[in-house]
Amino acid sequence: MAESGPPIAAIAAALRRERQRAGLTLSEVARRAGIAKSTLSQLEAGTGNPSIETLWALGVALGVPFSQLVDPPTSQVRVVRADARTTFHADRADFAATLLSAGDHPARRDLYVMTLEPGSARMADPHIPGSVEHIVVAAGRLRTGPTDAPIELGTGDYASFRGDVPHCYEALVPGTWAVLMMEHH
Amino acid sequence: MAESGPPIAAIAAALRRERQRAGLTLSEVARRAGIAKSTLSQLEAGTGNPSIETLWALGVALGVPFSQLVDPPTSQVRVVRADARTTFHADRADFAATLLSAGDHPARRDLYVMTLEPGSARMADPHIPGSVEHIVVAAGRLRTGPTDAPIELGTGDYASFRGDVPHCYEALVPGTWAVLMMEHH
DNA sequence: CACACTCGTTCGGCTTGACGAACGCGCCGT
DNA sequence: ACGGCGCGTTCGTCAAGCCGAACGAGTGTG
Repeated sequence: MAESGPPIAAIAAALRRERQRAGLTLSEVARRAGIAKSTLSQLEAGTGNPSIETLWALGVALGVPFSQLVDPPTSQVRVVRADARTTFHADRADFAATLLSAGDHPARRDLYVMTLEPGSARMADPHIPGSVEHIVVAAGRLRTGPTDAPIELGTGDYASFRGDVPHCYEALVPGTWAVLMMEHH
Repeated sequence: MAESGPPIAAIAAALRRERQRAGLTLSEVARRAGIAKSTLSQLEAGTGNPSIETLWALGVALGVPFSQLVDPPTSQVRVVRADARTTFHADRADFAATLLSAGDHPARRDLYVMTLEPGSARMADPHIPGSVEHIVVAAGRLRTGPTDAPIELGTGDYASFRGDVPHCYEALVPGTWAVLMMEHH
């Protein structure tokens, strides 16, 4: 994929699209972002190369995540908010993990496939210090991450987080499964 | 996404961290990115406010998704959305690989998401001796393995093989994608 | 019709990011 | 010790981003 092209054109389009979607005027957005409207005008025209601070301010003003401005409109996966009902407990029939590959002796990394069905969240106790978990959702929707700050992932999404704090996994739709790499340092 | 302070300090830290993770020198990264090393030096020092083009070039040079550079480590969770991947190293239109996580310096392991469309097979040259590849097919069907002895994988199947011999990847149905872990010893 | 208002673009200036060159430092070989 | 080399920082210059102000276009109101 010839990605090398600077995403400025895509940013220009995204800025205008998001602004119009919010029903805001160019002047209003510039005012909220604290930048000159002339600057915003040029950016929407595709002229120029905004600085991080400028683009960040625009993202805040538009109420749009930063990454949504810089990424081409490939987006199909959406994050759906759901209630964060966390019930305690452990192994159930609606959860299964298969070890695919284990690391060499001073345990380095293990690769799993994990399948889950909607229901109560599975809570995991902290692992040894320094361990890190990497998850790619293959299908479905998964809420995972540290117990106090879980993240919702859709198909194709990736997340990594520390494994030495309490964390959880919870399927949000049937047929959810994910690839899990557990890393020990 | 937490929209507070300008993420410049976080970017500075991320740039330096990712650079030494890759075991690269400041000069080398600047050369690959096509920017002056003085610029990179100042960015890593937290002085300045890079333009989008500059930061994008650095993301490509470091092999790091763009969002990973701008997302402040608000939580310990790092997320790469399926619609927010920065893709590189693509020499064909029907193949794309995204680096999700890279190992520490004497390269240990890298985690990719790979998307393919049916067509001619993609041939991969041998990597450094001792490297091993692990693949889990998330959707579709994939023929992969050593060039002289490929195997077919269906959704959910897993395979690992040596990466230091010629090998190939070929999607058999549209919409095929897989999680790929590349391990170097 | 004139007026007041707003939207978005264009025009000088000031500020700042990006560059190349030179510098100090550490680390090899001879 | 002495050069030679590569790394990372600092300095001076130039281009470009950002800004405020002024400009034409469109609209509604007395």
